[in-house]
Amino acid sequence: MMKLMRAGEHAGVVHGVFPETEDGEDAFFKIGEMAKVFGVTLRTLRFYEDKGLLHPKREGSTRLYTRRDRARLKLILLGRKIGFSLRDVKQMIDLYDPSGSNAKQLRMTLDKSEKQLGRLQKQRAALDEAIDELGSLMSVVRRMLTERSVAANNN
Amino acid sequence: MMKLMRAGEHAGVVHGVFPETEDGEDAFFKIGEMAKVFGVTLRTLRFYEDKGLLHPKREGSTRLYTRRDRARLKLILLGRKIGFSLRDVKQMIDLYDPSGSNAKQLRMTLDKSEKQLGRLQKQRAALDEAIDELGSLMSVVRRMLTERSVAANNN
DNA sequence: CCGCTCACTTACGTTAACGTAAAGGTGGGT
DNA sequence: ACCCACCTTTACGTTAACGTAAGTGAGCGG
Repeated sequence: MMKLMRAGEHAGVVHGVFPETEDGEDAFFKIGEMAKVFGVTLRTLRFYEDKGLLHPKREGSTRLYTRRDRARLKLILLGRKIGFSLRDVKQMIDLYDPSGSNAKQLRMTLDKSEKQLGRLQKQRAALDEAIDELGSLMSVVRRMLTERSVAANNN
Repeated sequence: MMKLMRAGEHAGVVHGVFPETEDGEDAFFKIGEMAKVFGVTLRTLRFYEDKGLLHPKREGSTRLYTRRDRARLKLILLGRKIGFSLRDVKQMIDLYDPSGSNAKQLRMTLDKSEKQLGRLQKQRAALDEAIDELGSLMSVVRRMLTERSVAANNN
């Protein structure tokens, strides 16, 4: 039989006893849980932290990710999906100030977004071209193959 | 005054004296000419050679690119544009045999092309998604910006 | 006490396609 | 004699985002 678990150990979610800064829900994630929930590796999470994108709390040496950390990670992954570099993501996130209008941050984000949109559209055009060319290459190759086989059959 | 040029030196194009394997046209390109004509750097040409994708002749230590080399380069650049790696391009080109049906080469090319087409289409889907998400992000950010400025005006 | 799972840190390795620096040859014009 | 444009070789540097290996510790079930 299992001994009584001390507040959720080995149970996926730690319910903070008297949470001081977190609400009573599933307040803390350990790194493994984060990884599973977000579909990233432990290395990735540590890497993001090393790059200053995440700042989980520590219980001893163990990382504890709060709700805020999860929100940040969600943003980071959105940024990555959109094609921003981690450095850009960091810049934008770092400007967040809960006690202000964040106009600066928003403008920078918008600015970077416009540029990124331009890049993505360019990429799209290049990609479409590549697909077209690949398509015609394939039809040429197919033609050559059938010709050769016909020639072979006529020998 | 220029001294009489010895067979096209400093003239962009070398007309081989008694071309043995090349036709009488502009038969040889030096590396600088190749680079200009194809819009690549010298480094790139030497790199491709190093990787076994090009095999220009030599006059002493100077590289001389023949018509065939130009055709190969054209293929290489097409491959790159289509998104193939240089390794793939090399594999496909290496299978070329002027004395055969090249069925093997053609089939490999077709095979790789199909897979590459799949990858490109996947990329396209991801890119479209990214563009969409980026678009909605931008509209959100814009909304936030106008809201904030309105709030500021109402203060 | 053994072994397992999960966590930690440090630090080198990976990948592609070149860029770039350093040092040097060759022929030609002035 | 000098400089210039062009060619050569060798070989380390770049970039991003992690992967992977090595060695260690904490806690728990059996």
